[in-house]
Amino acid sequence: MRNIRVRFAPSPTGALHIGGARTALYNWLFARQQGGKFILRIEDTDFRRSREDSAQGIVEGLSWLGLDWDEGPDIGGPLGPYRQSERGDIYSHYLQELLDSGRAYYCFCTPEDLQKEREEAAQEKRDYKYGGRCRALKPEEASEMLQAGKPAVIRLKVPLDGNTIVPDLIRGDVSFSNALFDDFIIAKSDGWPTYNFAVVVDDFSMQISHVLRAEEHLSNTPRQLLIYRALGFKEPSFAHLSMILAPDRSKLSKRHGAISVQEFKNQGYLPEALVNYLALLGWSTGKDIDIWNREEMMREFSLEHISKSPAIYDLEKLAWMNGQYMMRLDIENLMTLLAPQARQRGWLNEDNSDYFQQAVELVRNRAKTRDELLDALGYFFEEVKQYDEKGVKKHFGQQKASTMLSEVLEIVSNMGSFSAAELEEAFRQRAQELEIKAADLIHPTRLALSGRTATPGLFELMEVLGQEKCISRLEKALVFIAQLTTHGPEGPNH
RNA sequence: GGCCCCUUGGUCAAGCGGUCAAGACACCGCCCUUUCACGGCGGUAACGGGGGUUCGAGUCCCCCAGGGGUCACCA
Repeated sequence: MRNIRVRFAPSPTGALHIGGARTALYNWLFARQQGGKFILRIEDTDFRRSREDSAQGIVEGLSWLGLDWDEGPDIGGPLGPYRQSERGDIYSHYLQELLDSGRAYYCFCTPEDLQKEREEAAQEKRDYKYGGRCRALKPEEASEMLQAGKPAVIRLKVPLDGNTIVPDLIRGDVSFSNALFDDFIIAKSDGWPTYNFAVVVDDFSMQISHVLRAEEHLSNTPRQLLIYRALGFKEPSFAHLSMILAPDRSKLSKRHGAISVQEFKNQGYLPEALVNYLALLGWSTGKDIDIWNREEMMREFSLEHISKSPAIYDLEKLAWMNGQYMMRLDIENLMTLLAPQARQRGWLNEDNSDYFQQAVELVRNRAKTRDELLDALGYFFEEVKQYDEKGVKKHFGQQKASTMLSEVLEIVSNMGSFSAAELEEAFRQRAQELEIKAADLIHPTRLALSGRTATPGLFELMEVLGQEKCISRLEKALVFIAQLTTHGPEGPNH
């Protein structure tokens, strides 16, 4: 069995988006499972579009997801360089080989010439194909024009008939008629190769065994195969992954919200969750399990179970999955996840990490994302500025609300120690004495202490909050209710 | 427009000639319960359409429709 070598080869024109991330992930899983190598290569032959910092973004995205590579521009490797912009000599070498063997030729047609041909074709409702004018040029003529300094591109001589079959591991044999292709350009007039030529040379010289890439490349593959054959290169295996589509079934783009892994990172998603979600978007094991860790995925991964049809991503499911991972996270890592924002908001400092941690433990399994969790934490660190509107109507609106809170205030003020268990006992006992339901005391108290109607268990919450805060917030709520009766149902909130 | 790929519930997706067509997210009930989540139980919901092949088709073949991709001196 030959050595498995796969690559992820992004162009550095933007951030790492989830489609690219999934492609990288599948390559990574395949390499790791097979004991092969995962190679990162930057495709930056288009200098007008390439930007240094966006390659950086991709590298960071992959690292954050935990997809490590064995060879790449930053760490080198035996078959480098791993940046196309540094591989000019290699391309020139093979370009020359093709020229020498007569399988490629210089073309001096100007972009204007071609544009004209295109327009003519359009007028006659013909599909445009390069006419092949320069294909007939004699070598002497060509070198003369070259001498004269005329700009030239290099075109591949493609077979006029026959078929080119792409053996695809996911889709089976896909056949294309060669008559469809014209003598396409393999080197631009600046001397740099076009994409199709560069990938072929790179994949061959980096000894890539499997090209696992997005479906958008399928239509290009026959052209690449033609180049492999012209060069006499051994061909790798191909597998084309279906695309990830936006919820409206269109191609993913910025207008669809968060699509780069950087954005998910910034929103506080966990990399494990994103990896797990992406893995299952287009691949399945056939088993009824949704949560897979890296090792399990690695073990189970198989090209045969990759889906052929495009997948629409669903943020709800990602959020659910993130919640699953949040629940499994140990408290130290959870604290680390929360710390930056918490510090920024002044919720976490040198002396209150115990308090912070207690609050986190209470709310943690009520939130699916970091931001949700942060949101659920507010009243532990800030005074209650507003009471939930519906809650006010329901729990503060009635005449007895003051009475209830006064009772609670009395209980709370007289507590010796302030544990959840004791508080609960005191509440229930008092409720019994008053011949009311404990809930009648609990609901207004929750609203008074948190401003909300949905919180963790009230008694745990009180224990963490502490007696002092409980008393002051109860008093404040009593004042609020008093104002409510003076100001009418709208209340001082408005 | 030419060429290529794809088509099972709203979404992911199992299925690889014979199943009452799994499961998960979401949604809706119920249970647990001081609220909310978690958890448990149950429910609504799918083979794009039409022809074949076959005793039998979601599974095989053909046509149509729809969606996507690609046709650059971009990658």
